[in-house]
Amino acid sequence: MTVTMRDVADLAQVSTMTVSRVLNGMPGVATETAEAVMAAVEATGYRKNELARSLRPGQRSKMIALVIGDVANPFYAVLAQSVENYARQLHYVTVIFNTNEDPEVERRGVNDLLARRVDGLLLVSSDTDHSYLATDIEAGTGIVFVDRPPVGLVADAVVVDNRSGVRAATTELIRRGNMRIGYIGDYERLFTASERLAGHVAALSDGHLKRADDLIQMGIHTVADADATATRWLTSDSPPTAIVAGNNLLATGAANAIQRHAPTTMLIGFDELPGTQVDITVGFDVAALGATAARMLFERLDGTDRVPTIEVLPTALHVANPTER
Amino acid sequence: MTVTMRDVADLAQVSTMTVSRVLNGMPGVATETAEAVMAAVEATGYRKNELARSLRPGQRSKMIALVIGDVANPFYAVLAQSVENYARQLHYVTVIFNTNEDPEVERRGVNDLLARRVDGLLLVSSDTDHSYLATDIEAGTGIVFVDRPPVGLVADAVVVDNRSGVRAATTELIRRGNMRIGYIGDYERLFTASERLAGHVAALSDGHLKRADDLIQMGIHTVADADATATRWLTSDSPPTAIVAGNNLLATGAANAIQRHAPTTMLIGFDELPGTQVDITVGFDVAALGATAARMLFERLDGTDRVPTIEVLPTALHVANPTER
DNA sequence: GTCGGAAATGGTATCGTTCACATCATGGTG
DNA sequence: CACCATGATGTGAACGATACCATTTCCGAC
Repeated sequence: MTVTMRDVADLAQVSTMTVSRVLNGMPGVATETAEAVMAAVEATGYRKNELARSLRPGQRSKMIALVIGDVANPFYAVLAQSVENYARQLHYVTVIFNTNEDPEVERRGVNDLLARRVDGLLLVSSDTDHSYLATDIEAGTGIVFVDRPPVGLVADAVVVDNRSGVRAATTELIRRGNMRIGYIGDYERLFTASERLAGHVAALSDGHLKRADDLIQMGIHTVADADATATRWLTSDSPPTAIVAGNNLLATGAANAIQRHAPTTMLIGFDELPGTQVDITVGFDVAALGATAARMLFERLDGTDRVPTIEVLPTALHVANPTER
Repeated sequence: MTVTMRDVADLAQVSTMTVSRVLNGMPGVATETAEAVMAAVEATGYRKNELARSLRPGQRSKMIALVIGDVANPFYAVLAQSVENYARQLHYVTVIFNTNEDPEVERRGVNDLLARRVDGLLLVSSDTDHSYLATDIEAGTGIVFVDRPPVGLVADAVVVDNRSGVRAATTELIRRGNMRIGYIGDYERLFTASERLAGHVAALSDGHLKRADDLIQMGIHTVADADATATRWLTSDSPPTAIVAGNNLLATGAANAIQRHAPTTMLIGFDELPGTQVDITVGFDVAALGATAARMLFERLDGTDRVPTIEVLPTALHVANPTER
């Protein structure tokens, strides 16, 4: 049914070895023999079986995988794009695997990808334990954690300076005179979520404001829930004058609530989402995050013997152009 | 270096066959033997090699690929999400491959994916000839074209009713009294672009308006270029009173130009992009597009002998809520 | 006590490719 | 004219997992 190298070899009246040589551009094949082989390839519609090739010892599959939470979120989309571009230039194929931020789906997916012998794995993990990957790192699979560092495992990672970013943002809010500041954050098990909260709390402390637990809501993961939380606050007796949203989706939800209930409330978002109007953004270079992670991965695959490192990328406050509101 | 089934078998004092049986949950293994095997798997850190498995004849790789133009475009992101969800439920892994709408990158990528023996391919193709895929369809690889039909090849496809959608939109503009309507479209080699233009031209004809070639600009592919085109029109002596944008990115560019130069100009977009303000959208169900394509693919893999079909999904005009502007 | 048969397990070939090595032809050189 | 270097090609054995078939074990039934 499927055309194999054997079929090509038979048609071209040579051995499979010669076909292999021609296909891989190896020296030591007469020009006319090579032509005959190419003709046979053409005639049979032969297509190389990369699976069989990868099976041989020491062979790379030339495939890396990027495990993310949700392609439909621009953060992940841009990340995927930058990783892919980097990998493509090295003639690697990038597999993107979606987990919906579900640790169980992630675990299954990662196992499956490793079973397919991807050469490397870039992981934006929702899981709370990564010790199961130790043997794979041992075996030479390149694994780099992106945006969230590994837990229970020593491995390469690239993250952004979440804590400082939010700390600066909340500090700026306080400087502008806000005394009641709401904070909406994601699942606290996520590194990014807990770090950002820590930054917020640190800024409150810096500014000698009391941490008001009724104005801190963690565990929010959707636009709708963020909207609901902000709505609850804004329609209460003592509404906050500013809200900090822990990620781009939460900012969108909060922005909707603010627009409906209290348009003058200040809003700070972490990362951006086109169409969401915030006053200040804690910005960072998502493409650089992806590129850095890819670079670390390929360095590792190239056999660097560097000790596992966590690189931290900076954040910067972007004050929205006032005319845009 | 890598742990193989042999290692597990040796440790558990059984044959590789028994290990295989345990791992695949096949009957005919004593409980304690199975436990010993599992313990050995645990101890060695063994991981199944899916490549070797897929090599055996008649085996599926349980991997499908989705080839798209740009993950960072929400249209593709939502498409990817719906395909992935569908595939995951059938225990298939989805590979997403990005082409940047470059036919050459696409060709290389598709060849590579087929070399990896993906079971199926969902293709949003930028290429203008797909005859090279004939042998693969023959060989049993499932191939479904998404959003753009195949050229020079008979194969399954799902597209949306581009022509009717734009025709209805432009007709609505004419009904509202617009006499000068600009049209900005993508590369004309793309099926979607030429179909949508045809819909626009048909509506002009329906409305007894002369087709003004100075108000039709094809070959625009970026936000910036769409902005430039719209700006040129809007700052000219006889600006259009309405603009139709051929896709979501072009609508964004046109919206920016309109906001700067002539805020009362009506704007119609095909598909949506969060944050872009249009008056009317030619909408369609992107998730349904992906799900339908996935369904067709898996039907094909299940051995359906149906003749290749092109399914057409409907579009609908969505008039934006006026209060949002 | 022996036999049949079911359950558990192992041996071996095989998938498509590549690697190390063997072989073969060719022709130039002493 | 014999020899060997060189280049072109073929041979056979892997890689890791699985399918088929063979073998072993063990227990109940006659």
